[in-house]
Amino acid sequence: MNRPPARTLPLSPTFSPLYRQIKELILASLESGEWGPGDAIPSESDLAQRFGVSQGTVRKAIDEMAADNLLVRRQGKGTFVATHNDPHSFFRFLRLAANEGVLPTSRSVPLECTRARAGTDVARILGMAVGTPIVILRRVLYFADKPVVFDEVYLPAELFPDFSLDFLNANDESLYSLFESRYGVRMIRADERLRAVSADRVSAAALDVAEGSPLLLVERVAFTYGDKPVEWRRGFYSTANHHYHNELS
Amino acid sequence: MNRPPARTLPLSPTFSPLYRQIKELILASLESGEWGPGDAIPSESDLAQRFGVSQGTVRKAIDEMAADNLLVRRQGKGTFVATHNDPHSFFRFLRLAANEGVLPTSRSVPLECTRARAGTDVARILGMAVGTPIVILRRVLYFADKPVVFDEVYLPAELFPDFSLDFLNANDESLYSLFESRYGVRMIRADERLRAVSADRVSAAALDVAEGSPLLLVERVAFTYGDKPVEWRRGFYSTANHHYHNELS
DNA sequence: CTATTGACATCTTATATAAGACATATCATT
DNA sequence: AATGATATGTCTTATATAAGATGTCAATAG
Repeated sequence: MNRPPARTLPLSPTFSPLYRQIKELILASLESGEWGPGDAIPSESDLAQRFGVSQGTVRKAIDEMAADNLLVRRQGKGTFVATHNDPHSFFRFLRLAANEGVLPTSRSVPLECTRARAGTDVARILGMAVGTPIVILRRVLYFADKPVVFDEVYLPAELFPDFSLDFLNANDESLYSLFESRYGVRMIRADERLRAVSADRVSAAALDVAEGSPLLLVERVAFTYGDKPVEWRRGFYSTANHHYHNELS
Repeated sequence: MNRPPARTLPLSPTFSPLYRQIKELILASLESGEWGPGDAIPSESDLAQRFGVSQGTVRKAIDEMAADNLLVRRQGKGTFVATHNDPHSFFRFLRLAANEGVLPTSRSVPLECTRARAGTDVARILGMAVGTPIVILRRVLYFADKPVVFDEVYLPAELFPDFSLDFLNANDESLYSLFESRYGVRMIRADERLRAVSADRVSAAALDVAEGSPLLLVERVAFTYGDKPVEWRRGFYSTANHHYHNELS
C-alpha cells in the first residue's frame, strides 16, 4: 500500500491536523480576494496539487467550510464562494417568521443615515478607539406593507465610505449583499442577544405601535474574516404577527 | 485495486446514498434502545462488518450523527450515545446568558404539577387528539437566587406516568435528563419561537417583576426520535440582567 | 439552410472502499 | 509506579465508480 510521505508532526501545543491547515490556506485565499463571492474555486484535485496533499484531504477541508457556509458545493459544477447576493442565502441572518403562513416579500425603507463618532459602547463592540468615525443607519423593514423591524445599524466609517441614503435608495439588494458587492466586506458570522424591552418614542413611531408596548430587541454583532467585528445592529422587532424562529439541536 | 461489490442502485426518486442508509440503521438501533444514553456503540469496524459495508462508510454515517448531536466521539475511547445527563450537554437547549460575567449555577423550583386534557392548541402542537390526558408543570429557574425564567411545560401524560412535584423535588437533574433516565424519552431537537410580551399577573408574580413589564416569551416544541413532538413549553424570560444568546453562521 | 435532437467526451463533485501511521485510553503485568 | 500489549478512534492517502453539468458535433427534421 502507498505509504504517506514522512511528515513532521509538531505534536506541540499548536498541533493541528493537515486538513485544518489546508482549511486555513483556503481561508487565506478567500480573505485575500483571490476568489471573489460567487466565483468557483479550483477543483479539489487542483487544490490538492497546489497544496501538495491528497484530494481527500482537500475534500475534508472544503466539507468543513461548506458546513460553515463559507463555500457552497454544487455537484457537477464545482465549489463556489458563498455570497449574500445569492437569493438562496439572501436572508441567511434573518430569523424572522410569520406567525401563520409564509413570510411575504419584504421592503426596506431607509430613514436616515448619519455620521458620528464612536462612543464607549460602539468602540468596545467594534474593537475601535473611542471617537473613531462611524456611520449610523436607521431603517424599517416592512412585510405586507406593515412595519415589523426597526433597525439601527452602526458601521465603521473607514470601511464604508460614501455610505448614504441616496446610495441605499438606489439599491434594493439586501444590506449584506450591498456591503459585499460595494465595499468588499463579507459578513460570515454573527452573534445575537435577544431581550424584551418597552417601545420608546422613536421605535414606537417607526413600528406604528403604542409607546411602552413590548418589543423584541435583537442586538447583533456581525463579523467578517478573522472574527473581526464590522457591524453592530440593534433591531426592534414587533412580534404581534411575527416571531423570531430558532432551531435547536 | 479493490472493486466495490456489485450493488443495486435504485436511482429511483427514493434513492439515498449508502452511508445515509447506514445512518438510518444506526438511528433505528438508537430508537429501539439497543444502545442506551451514555453507552458506547460498537466500533466502526464492528458496525461495518455488521452492515456489510466498509468502515469508511460507517464513519461518514457516524460523522453526520455526531454533527447532529446524536452521538459523541471520544478519541481513543469510542463513540457514545449522547445524553442529557452529561454535564457537557446539560444545558444544550438553554440559550440563556448573563449580560455580564458567566451564568451562575441555576436552581429549579417546581411550583405546581397538574393533570389536564389537551385543548386545541396543545393537541395540534403535540399531534394528539383533543382531550388526550396531559401533564402541566410550572416552575421557576433561579440564577444567583433571582428568578429569571418562568416555565409552563405541557407533556403527554401517557409518556410520563407518575410525574409529580414530589418526584421533581427528589431529583435535581435537568428536566430533559430526568425525562431520559426515568421515562426513556430523549429530546433530540427543538423548535423555538420568540416574542416580546407583557407580563401577566401570574408570570409577573413568579418572576418578581411589575405586571405589564416586557418579558421574552420562548415557545418551544421539543422532538424525540422520528420527529415526534413530545413537549410544549412556554418560557417567560426576565431579560433585565440576562439575554437569549444565539450564534448565526 | 436552420433548428433541434442525440451521442459523446469531458469537466466536476459524490460515493465507496481499503490501508497505513498514529494518538489515546484501558488494563494487565512487572 | 512504570511498562507494555491491546483496542479504538483519528488522520491521511489512494483508487475506483457514479452521477450531474456542459460543450461539441454530426445526424436529422422541418
